[in-house]
Amino acid sequence: MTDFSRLVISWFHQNGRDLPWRQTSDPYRIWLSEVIMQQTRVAQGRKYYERFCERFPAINNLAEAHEEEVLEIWQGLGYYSRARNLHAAAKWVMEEKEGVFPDKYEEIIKMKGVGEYTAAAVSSFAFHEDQVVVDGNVLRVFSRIFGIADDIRLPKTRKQIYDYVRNHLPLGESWNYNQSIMELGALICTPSQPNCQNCPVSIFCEARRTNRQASIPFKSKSKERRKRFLNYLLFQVGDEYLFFRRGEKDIWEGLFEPFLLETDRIFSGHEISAAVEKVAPNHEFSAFSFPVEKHILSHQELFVAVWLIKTQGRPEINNGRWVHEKDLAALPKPIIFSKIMGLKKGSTLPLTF
DNA sequence: AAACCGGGGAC
DNA sequence: GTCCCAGGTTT
Repeated sequence: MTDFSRLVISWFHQNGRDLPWRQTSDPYRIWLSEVIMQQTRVAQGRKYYERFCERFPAINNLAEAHEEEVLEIWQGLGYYSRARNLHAAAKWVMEEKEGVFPDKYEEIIKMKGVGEYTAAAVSSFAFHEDQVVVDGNVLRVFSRIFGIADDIRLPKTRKQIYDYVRNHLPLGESWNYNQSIMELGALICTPSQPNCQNCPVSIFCEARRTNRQASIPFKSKSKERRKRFLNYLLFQVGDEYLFFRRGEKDIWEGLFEPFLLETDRIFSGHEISAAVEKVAPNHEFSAFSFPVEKHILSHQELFVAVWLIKTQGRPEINNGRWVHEKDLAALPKPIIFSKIMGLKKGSTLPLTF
């Protein structure tokens, strides 16, 4: 153990947060927390962790569930492939590993949705394996400690930091050390205005010595967001609504949405009316528009218009699912629809054209 | 190596 | 508005 690792671990034991997944040694729950927390803040993820633990206390409960229920509980967390992979991995452990959670990095990383970081985290935290755990926090802490000013987005730079961390790993104590560094990044060595006054290892920090905390880590600009225009026809008959499951290789895979018309602009009322007559010919209808909402994803900018279309009798559209009003909340769907459908409906279209 | 996969909150 | 968050998979 070096002075550096001793100081960081000591700081963690005195200042670390009391998070629910730190109170268990169950590898299933540690894995669950790691997947939920991928690219997710603690404030957002912890209620999902509690919800999953309550509904699926053990890995067999998760494996036996329907994917749709897993997606339902995941609703609103984003990156929905995490939920589908989580479920698939649970089934894999039950079917291929006799229900016993793998206890080695080399096996854990074979689970769907588990990459280098998560495999290291689970093997380190649950089984005390000496693995380097490198997440966003660790990259930031060590780029500053070592004064690495290269673009943190480049794999080459990440590999360099990764190698530094591995060479400084306190063997036997790394499970403790890894958590300590991550917590230091979350509470002290923050992206903007790091709290160097209260940092236990500021005397080791190259960025602080050269007063470059604000410029390290350096990150190149991200690409501009693609704009998309989504016009939705929400067909309603009585107290039932028509939804469709989204397919592969796009946002929101596996989630449900109303009938979609994606175009290069938001449709006018007349264009919506014409579209309804094409999609549901010979059905009298009335239409109400919800306010158009802008929805920002990390790499896309969505303009979402929903029109409530009430028809007499069900239009015949392939692969649709009619959902009763009382089941709407449990339907796995992008969070934007919960928001829009809670809004007050606006203009009315003429009944017939 | 780069693109793609969400949603929320801090600034 | 910009950035980032207990990253992973696909191309």
